[in-house]
Amino acid sequence: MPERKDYVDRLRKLEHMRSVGIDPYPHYFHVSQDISDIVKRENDFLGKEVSTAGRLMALRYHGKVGFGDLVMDGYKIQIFLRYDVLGDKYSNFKDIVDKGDFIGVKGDVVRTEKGELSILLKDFAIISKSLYDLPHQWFGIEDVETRYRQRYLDMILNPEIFEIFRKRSYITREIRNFLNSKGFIEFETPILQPVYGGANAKPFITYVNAIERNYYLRISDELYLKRLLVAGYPRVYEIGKDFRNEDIDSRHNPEFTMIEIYEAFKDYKYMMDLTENLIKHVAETVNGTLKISLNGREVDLSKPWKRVRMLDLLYENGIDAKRIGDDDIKELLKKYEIKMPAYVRGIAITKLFEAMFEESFIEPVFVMDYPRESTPLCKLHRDDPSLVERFELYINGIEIANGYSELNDPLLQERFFREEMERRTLGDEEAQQMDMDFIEALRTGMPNAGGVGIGIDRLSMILTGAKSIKEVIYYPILAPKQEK
RNA sequence: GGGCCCGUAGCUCAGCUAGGUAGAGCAUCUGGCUUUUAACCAGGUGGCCGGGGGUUCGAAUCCCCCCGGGCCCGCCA
Repeated sequence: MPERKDYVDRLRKLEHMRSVGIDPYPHYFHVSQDISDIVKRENDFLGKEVSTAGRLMALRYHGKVGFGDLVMDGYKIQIFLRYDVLGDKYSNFKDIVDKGDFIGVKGDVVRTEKGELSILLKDFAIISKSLYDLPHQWFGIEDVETRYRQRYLDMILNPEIFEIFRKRSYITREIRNFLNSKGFIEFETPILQPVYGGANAKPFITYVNAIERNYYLRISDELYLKRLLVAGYPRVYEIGKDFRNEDIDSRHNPEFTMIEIYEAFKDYKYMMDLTENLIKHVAETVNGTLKISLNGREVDLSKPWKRVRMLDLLYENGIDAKRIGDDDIKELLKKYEIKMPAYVRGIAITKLFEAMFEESFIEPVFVMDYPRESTPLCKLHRDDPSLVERFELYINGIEIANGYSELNDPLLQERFFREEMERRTLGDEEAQQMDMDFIEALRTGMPNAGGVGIGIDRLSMILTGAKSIKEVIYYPILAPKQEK
């Protein structure tokens, strides 16, 4: 397979540089100011000499003058080359510098006749020679596969993508700031687990050589974080990757980032407040506003978020979940094309509810008080033991968060795990596993607590306006490219 | 898992319906140009038309299989 022509051309240029004593990959260049500093505080720098560096994204020669765009950290400044200033260095520049190279420049900050803030070059140095032509700047990269496989190209050429990932980093920073200021501490619990749990999902299986046993990549942090409540920490959280061996679409990536938060002596109502305040804090600090645009619709997060009981909403739409017969439920499941490996009334009602309403929750809504069987890890509802104190937060039609009053009764927990195991024997691959180590922890005593998990990728989608989860994941999973 | 669509130069795309020597713009290379910013002008290089197999005198084009990607549905309690 022949090498790309641009690569061959640049290699030749590289050899030429080396032959005249220029290192295309030197060890150091002194930067007195970042490009962003100069752009943001131009009045401080106008007329002064600076040395700065970035990737050269454009070059426009006009005989004995030239202009280029130097870019770093999402900021751009023009460089201005004059033969009458640079002398021989002018043609050196033309000989060895290409679009795409990282270069360092030294010169005075000036304005050109057209008013463009520029650095009038006195000297320059190659920092890193680029051996490929970058894709066309104006058209950018639109091929989705190239964008995901070579995300750095996507980021170089599509500034909005560069900003999405900067914002994503700010989102996790602000989550930490918010929680740390309230006395939470962050933990790192095991990713490799002998027994997986905390959610209903198919796991990834791996093998630990030293132990000669199969282990699982965690599907949730929950059962280990709760052990920290047993240990006596009142406020704990973890931000990390979970892994679920399921299908991939615009809302699901097999590895995704979750935060789980637990606070002792609280309940699910408190956790709804915490969740709402946390997301409002993040939106305001990261976006500078509580207004977001979802599906072209302006949504104001500052209004108090609605809280609805699942059964109330069903009742208002003609389904009395307390009284409806199982045959009628099965009829509705068929109508909404919901398949279940094993019919369980509470789970059926939950699925029905999601099928009927999920997509309609554009503005933030907390759905609360789920049927008992919808999760084995939640405390029974204090007023109705057929329900649990669970909530889910929906924004823009997708589930963003899931929280409970955490079950801390070891006897009930053991019973609920056994029910899950029965469901597994009936063919539900996503039923949870019995975790006796966790039961023993509960027997030792766990304070009552509120907990919530928030999908960071999905929250990032909401706050950046991304339409697919792949747009907020640096390297979304793709099949390996076949060798040609 | 089901349906629909896509893959042609470094990038963005045309050509395919109706088979007849692979095209454009940009990038790159050469030359010109002392205030441009998608710079401009002139000329040149560049492709196993995702891969394999058919049909045909002849395939980017028609047929089959495979690979990769996208969207929708299912699944994700």
